[in-house]
Amino acid sequence: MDDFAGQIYSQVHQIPLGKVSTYGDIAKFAGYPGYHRQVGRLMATLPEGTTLPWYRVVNAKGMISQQGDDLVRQRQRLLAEGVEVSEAGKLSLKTYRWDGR
DNA sequence: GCCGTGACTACGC
DNA sequence: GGCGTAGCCACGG
Repeated sequence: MDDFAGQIYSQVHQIPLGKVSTYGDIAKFAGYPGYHRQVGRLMATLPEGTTLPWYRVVNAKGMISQQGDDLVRQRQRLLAEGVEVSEAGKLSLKTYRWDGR
C-alpha cells in the first residue's frame, strides 16, 4: 500500500478502547491535514477481513457516517466498549473524542 | 482531462 | 445538532 494509506491505517489502529476520532482528526494526526475525504474513501474501500477498528471513526458532528446494517454493527461494537451511542448513531464528541495521543 | 460522486469539514443561520 | 452552501482531494467513467 502507499504511504498515505499506511499512515492512516496506523493512526486509526492507535485509537484507544472507549474512544473515537473524526475523519478530519485522523487525517491531521497522520500528517495529511485536509485529506478527510480520502480517509472516508479508504474506510469505504477497506477489505472485509480487516482488523482495523474503523468503527471508532465518526464524522465531524460526532455521528456514525453510515446507515442500515453497518451502522447497527458499528454502534454495537462502540456500546460494548463503553461508548454511549444513540440509536441514530450520535455520540458525545466532547466526551469520547480522542486527542490523537 | 473534464465531470460526477462520496462513510467529509468549515461556516453561517 | 440540523440544513444549505462552498471547498476540499482522489477515483472511476
